[in-house]
Amino acid sequence: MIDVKVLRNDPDRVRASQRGRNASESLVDDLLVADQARRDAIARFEELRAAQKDLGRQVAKANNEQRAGLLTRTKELAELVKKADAARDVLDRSFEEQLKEVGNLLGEGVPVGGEDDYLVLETRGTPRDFDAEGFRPRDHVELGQLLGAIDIERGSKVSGSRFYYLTGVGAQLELALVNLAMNLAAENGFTPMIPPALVKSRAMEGTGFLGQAAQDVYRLESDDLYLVGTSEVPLAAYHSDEILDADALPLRYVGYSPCYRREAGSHGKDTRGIFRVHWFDKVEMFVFTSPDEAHAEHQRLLDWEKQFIDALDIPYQVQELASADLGLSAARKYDCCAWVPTQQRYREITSTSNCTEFQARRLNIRARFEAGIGPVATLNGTLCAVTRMIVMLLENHQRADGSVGVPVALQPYLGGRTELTPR
RNA sequence: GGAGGCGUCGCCUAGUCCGGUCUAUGGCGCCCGCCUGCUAAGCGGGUUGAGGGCACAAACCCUCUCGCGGGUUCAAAUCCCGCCGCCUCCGCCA
Repeated sequence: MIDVKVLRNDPDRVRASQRGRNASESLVDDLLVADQARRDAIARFEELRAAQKDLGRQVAKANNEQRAGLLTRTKELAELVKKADAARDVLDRSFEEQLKEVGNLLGEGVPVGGEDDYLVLETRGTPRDFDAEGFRPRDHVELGQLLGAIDIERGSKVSGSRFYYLTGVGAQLELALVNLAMNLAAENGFTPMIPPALVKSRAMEGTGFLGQAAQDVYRLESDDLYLVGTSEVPLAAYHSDEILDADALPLRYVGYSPCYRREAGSHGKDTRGIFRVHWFDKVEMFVFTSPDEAHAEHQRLLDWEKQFIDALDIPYQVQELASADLGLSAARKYDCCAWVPTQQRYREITSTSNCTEFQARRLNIRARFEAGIGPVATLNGTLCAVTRMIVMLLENHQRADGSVGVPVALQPYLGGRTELTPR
């Protein structure tokens, strides 16, 4: 959630940062009114409670005759305290609820607008010219079949649409990619983590996934647990309710976990293949750092993502997303979008967000800084979303005969194999 | 799933049976000061966290905080109910 002080002192800034997001501007005015009401109620309660405690002390010291007289007064007071407590509770809760609907403050210079209003920061590599090479590229579904790497038909037989099996070399490809990604991160000082993919609502809510994104989340009703859509959730919640040592920051973690997404809002979109699926595995970076360092760390996360994609020799674009695409938590977000030859366009393959103190406030993650105890900043970034990376690898490195070249960096992880060949 | 035990301010711990100066005891650690060739020891003081009074800092004050949430009561660490976590044993299981 956002800082209440910013709301009080600079409501215009809060209003501005909701533009493009789904919250209306009147929400801010309602919030200010609710905040004042809540504070008044708290003051009333505290005043009464102090009086009650004081009388209670007198009762404790009094002898039996004095006690009877004091008790009638303190009984009345107890009634008042009870009422004030209830009033305070109601106002406090409704304020918190409203506050949680407000998205994070935008980072400076973030473009305001919808999903088409992103800025292209950089283009790396060159898409292949298949016309010049004299053949028509196959899409990943076809290649996956030829190589015996992806079985979509049986995926849907067993689990339904948007499910798949990775088979044979496809399964090996996942393990190779994951190992390469985990090693790269570990070399850069990240602690490797395999986190739980089922979490309580606190973790889900704290990371901002139960707001506008709730319809995309799987929930296990009978156990009140949620399937995470990204290991960002368990990694963020890892330090919830903790006070971290400021000297130990940044804390960098890299998690490997399955990701589950209902894709409720995307019926009919990307229905072919494994580009958009209900389940995939992902290697995700997550960092806890000081608010002052967050922006610089965000650039580093983007650099690590770029290194990984570079290593796999895939052409891509770096985009800075506009406000509407930031979700609740992010103050700024960069996507790396890789070239998909059969779609003739760049598609998202990684995404890195600077959530500043937004998630840390909700999850109560603080550190002892020189200026005092305060929330840390959290950041996340994809290193390797396995299914999408497989799509990109197959399509970009394919040859006319249906074989696929293995990028040099990945070869050691595939037993030295330099190419994948049709069965 | 069954039975039992436990959860107190960084760590350990007293208090819980029998509700009231608990406004939470003591030790360790840590911080400040004194003493001191240096270090250690010793002595004195401080040390849960959050929110607010309050626009910044200090001081002071108030509320909340004894795993979490309810309840009883004028009053709850203490009594009652529910939940969570940890430990031991049993059952089941990869």
